[in-house]
Amino acid sequence: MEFRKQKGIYLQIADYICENVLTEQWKAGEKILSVREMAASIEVNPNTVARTYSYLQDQGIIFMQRGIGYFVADDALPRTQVLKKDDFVNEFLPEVFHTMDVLGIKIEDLLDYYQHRDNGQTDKE
Amino acid sequence: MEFRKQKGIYLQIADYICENVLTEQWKAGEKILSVREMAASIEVNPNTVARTYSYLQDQGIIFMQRGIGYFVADDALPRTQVLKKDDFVNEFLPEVFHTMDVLGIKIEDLLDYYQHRDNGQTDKE
Amino acid sequence: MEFRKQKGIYLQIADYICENVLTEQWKAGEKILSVREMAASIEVNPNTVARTYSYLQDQGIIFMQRGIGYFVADDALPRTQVLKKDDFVNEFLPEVFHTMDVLGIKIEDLLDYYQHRDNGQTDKE
Amino acid sequence: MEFRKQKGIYLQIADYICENVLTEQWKAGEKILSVREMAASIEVNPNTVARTYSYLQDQGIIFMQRGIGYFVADDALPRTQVLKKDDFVNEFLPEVFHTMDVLGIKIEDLLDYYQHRDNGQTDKE
DNA sequence: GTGGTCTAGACCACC
DNA sequence: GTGGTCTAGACCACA
Repeated sequence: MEFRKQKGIYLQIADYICENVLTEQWKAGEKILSVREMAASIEVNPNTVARTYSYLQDQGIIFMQRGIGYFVADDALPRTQVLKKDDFVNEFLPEVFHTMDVLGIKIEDLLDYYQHRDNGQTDKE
Repeated sequence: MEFRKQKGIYLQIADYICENVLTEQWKAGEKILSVREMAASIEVNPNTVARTYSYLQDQGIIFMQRGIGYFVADDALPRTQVLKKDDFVNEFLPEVFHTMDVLGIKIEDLLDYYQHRDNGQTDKE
Repeated sequence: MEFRKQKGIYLQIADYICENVLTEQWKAGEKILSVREMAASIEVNPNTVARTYSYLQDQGIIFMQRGIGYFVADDALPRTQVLKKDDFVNEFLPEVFHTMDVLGIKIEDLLDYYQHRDNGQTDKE
Repeated sequence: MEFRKQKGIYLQIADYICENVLTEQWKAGEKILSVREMAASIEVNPNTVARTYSYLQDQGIIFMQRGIGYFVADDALPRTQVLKKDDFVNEFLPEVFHTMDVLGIKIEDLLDYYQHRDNGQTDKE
């Protein structure tokens, strides 16, 4: 049994950045914090942030301009959605469905909860 | 940004026990590990396990026989379902729905995934 | 023969607090001593007081405001009465009746004592 | 606030002896444990037991035969009843009645509990 | 052997 | 500052 288990910190930072992209708080073309600034602001070793940035650059979500800094890529939003949607559907949903089985929650119940949740964004148009 | 944040260890242990009850790997009336055995097996302080057991006893999921040990309660399964269903619906589902919004996943997509998942338990009866 | 036997200290502290609630020396909404203040004032380990407060919070007799402190709950008085009435009837009264038997005191004698005690609140209305 | 507070140990030993007299487990004329035996059996300093015996001898509940030991007095039972009845009525009952007031328990409730307690010794004849 | 309790001290999160 | 949690170690009662 593992307690303090968690995803690598660099992936958590990536999630944090993706969250900002997905919620459009960070938009295409915007400069993001430098490796050192980010590291200082979240109190993490700069190498860890560098790894995050490198990973996100691989994913085409941010890009680097040597000597200038990192920027949100033009198609960061759809790429991030694709990346995270994949995680969500393949890693996360199966767990959710399993939990529902174990707890005896039916898909109809879930629909119910969805339709009656606080922020009624369901049928807005 | 928080990296080390987590539920208390004693609640994680409770979750582990609940999982075993829910999946019926531990059945009503069965003796569970003693406080000290459990503590040794998961490498945690006995006091922490004692707190878990005390919490689960309050919830009516396990019961104690002084000088003998702890046992799975007769109605542990339904009680655990109720307990966890609550968590699931109030803590977990809202997050899921928020993530779906952000990722542009519609409830219909989710239904789709549900109906086409591996173990086709959807409409068996 | 046991000399040092007693209820757990944390329960004795709970009794002390309940007493203050029952006699309305502590009223609904009042802040009570912080865990550390109480611990210092009664010369007990803070963990022990924390356990007492946690227990009383479970009972709905006090409530916590994170970073602020603990307060007497709105319906502390009735809840305390219920809690203690239970103790009185199930734990205490049987002992009293047994003692009366052993001492040859009849229930009528007890009624007599009740009606002639100092503060004649018996039949005031 | 005092926790390990209690009556003097010598009085607790006296209570223990009185209990045995009242329940007629020890009868008039029987020899009781020697000071040293009693002290050893309850793991207490012999001086403490000596004080108890001296106190009970003053009350006429036990008597001593020099070089032989202590014995239960002939009229130990009634004397003990008187002694304890006094305590019960003057020390104990007022507390009980006060507690009942604070808890909102009426004398009629108490009669009820008395008549419905487990061992129906109420109207045996 | 079982669990229950208390202590001392540390660290963390929240306000 | 507040409370929450965990640890290590001790002691007690019950069986």
